Amino acid sequence: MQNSDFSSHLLKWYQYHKRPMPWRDEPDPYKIWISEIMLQQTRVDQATPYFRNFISLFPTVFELANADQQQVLKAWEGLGYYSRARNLHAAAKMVVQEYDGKLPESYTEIIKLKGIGPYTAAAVTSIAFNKPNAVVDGNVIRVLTRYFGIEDDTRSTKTRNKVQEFANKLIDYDRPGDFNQALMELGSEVCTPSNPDCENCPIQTGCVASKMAKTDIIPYKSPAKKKPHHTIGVGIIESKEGKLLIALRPENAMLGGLWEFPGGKQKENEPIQETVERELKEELGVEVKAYKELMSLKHTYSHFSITMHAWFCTLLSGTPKPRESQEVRWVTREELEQYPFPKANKMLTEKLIKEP
DNA sequence: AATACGGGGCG
DNA sequence: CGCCCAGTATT
Repeated sequence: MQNSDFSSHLLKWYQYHKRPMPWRDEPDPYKIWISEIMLQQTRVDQATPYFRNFISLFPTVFELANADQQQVLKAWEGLGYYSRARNLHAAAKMVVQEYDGKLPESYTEIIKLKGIGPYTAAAVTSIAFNKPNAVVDGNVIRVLTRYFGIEDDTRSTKTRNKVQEFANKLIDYDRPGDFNQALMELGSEVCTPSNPDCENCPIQTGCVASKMAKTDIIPYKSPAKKKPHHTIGVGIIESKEGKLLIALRPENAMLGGLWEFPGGKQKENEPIQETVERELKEELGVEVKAYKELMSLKHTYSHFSITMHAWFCTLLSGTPKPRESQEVRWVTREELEQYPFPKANKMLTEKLIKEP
């Protein structure tokens, strides 16, 4: 099968099977950019409502550049990998200041922007500017390792580079954006991780894995190491006026720029109430008494999991200081909705608002 | 080359 | 409950 056959079969299939997406068939490079950042490690269905809301709040790079970081993070709340939002915001300021509000059109320029790596640089320049740069994402890795019968560990950089070389050779120079999107669409709709639909695949005739019945062992991925589990205690301090204390996480930490109820890890053989009281002393410099549990919950982050116990606390002495956070603030239950919280803390705020 | 970095959906 | 997802930045 020639490259031109690969491309023509793929593009023909794409013409009939491409899913409508709110950023598709839009000539606006800004929207392509936003969509590609949101789609990093994120499914189309999950990103779509966020994309619509984000564009309505920040229709162009100028509104985004002029926005407060808190507004941007609120629009990202629940989507995860929050450094994407912080980097996107910083990059938008850069585009306005250094590029007159216009996204650079070359791979080597655009990849200098924060949050834009090899994948996104290729995606945006090919889709928005018709540049022949091949994308390599999880879908492309799966499709091409199967197609060419590459059995190497897809976790390694070497394998990823090998796939990139194949993609570079295959890319359609007339329609690079469609080619890239078609290959990814094929990966998510036909060449799926389990039970691929080879019978309806436009490039089945040339596919090694399909021919050799190896779609179940390609792509090969070395086992992931398992995530550690921690037990966390957090405190909800309520003032006499009924306000609750929340803290702003450090800028470059995990969940940076989001708010939370302060707390931390339980020590060996430590009662959970003591955990809460000790952590609030360390983080805020105050003496508190944890007197009643609000709720407990389990949550999984990217690289560890937690059981969180949230306790109502009485402030015994001291004034809360932001020792391990950027800022602390007293807010009403209603005001909680205005602040960006990560998922586990969002569970707490929702319960606090629903059941005061 | 290895690790940190969210959250949701699916078998 | 483990795996996967339109990856990037940092070390």
